Amino acid sequence: MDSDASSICSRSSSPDLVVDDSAGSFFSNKMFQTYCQEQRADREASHGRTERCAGGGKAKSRSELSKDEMQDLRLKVNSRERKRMHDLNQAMDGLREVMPYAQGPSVRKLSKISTLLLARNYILMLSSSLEEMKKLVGDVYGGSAAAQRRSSTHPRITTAAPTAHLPLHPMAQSLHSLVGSSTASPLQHHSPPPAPHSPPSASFLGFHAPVQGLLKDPLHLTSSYRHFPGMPCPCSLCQPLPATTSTLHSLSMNK
DNA sequence: TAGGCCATCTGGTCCT
DNA sequence: AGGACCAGATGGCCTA
Repeated sequence: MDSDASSICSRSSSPDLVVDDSAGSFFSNKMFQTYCQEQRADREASHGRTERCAGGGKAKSRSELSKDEMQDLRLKVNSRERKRMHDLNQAMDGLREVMPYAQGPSVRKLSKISTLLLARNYILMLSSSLEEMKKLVGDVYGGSAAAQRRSSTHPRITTAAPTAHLPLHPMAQSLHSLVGSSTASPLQHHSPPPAPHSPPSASFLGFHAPVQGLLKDPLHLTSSYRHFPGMPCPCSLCQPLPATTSTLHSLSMNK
């Protein structure tokens, strides 16, 4: 192990602060990555030189490679793989940044599996919300048109009633008006108070008993169930997976 | 100390 | 042939 200079760049893709023991100083993730990239570039530059010297400009088959050349090749492959994984982690960080999840230096980073599961459920929730919004818009326009027709024949019936229920935030109303009758109290939360800045609950992420242990703390949520753009909530609408995607869920999660 | 998470190495496979 | 992708193995770090 550690045939490469990997110890230098260990955990380089972690966004946490990294302690450089030798220097006794702190590197931010970006600084540390830059540092690692410079180290790598130096190393690879020297590899390139040795390859050109050793190869003499003529390509060799792998069986013809000397021990040193094989090692250089191995280092190159390792370096590429490392870079690939760093890119993957960067993409994962990018995903974390757009997730409705508390972020900050005091917040534990979402694990990869949590990030993917949360992202998936977030997308499903947004899709569901979009569908409901479409339905609501259809109802409002269709309903008001019908009401206008009615009011022309029955002037005592006004069109004010539907709009009187419209709140400050249309999405919050549209979502909770749909589930309000089926939930005991929209302001009632699950029994354990949510720990601030903690990872989302397993049930919110969409997996169940076998992997409950993956995530111990509930999602940091506001004290009400009002929906806001980009912010999921644990109400009955957000919790269940849409029926049309449950099959996908079982397929993708039961690897 | 066990378990979770992660980075890295490594060999195999597939693709260009 | 070279590179990308993948999965298994390994060891380090952190937390309960």
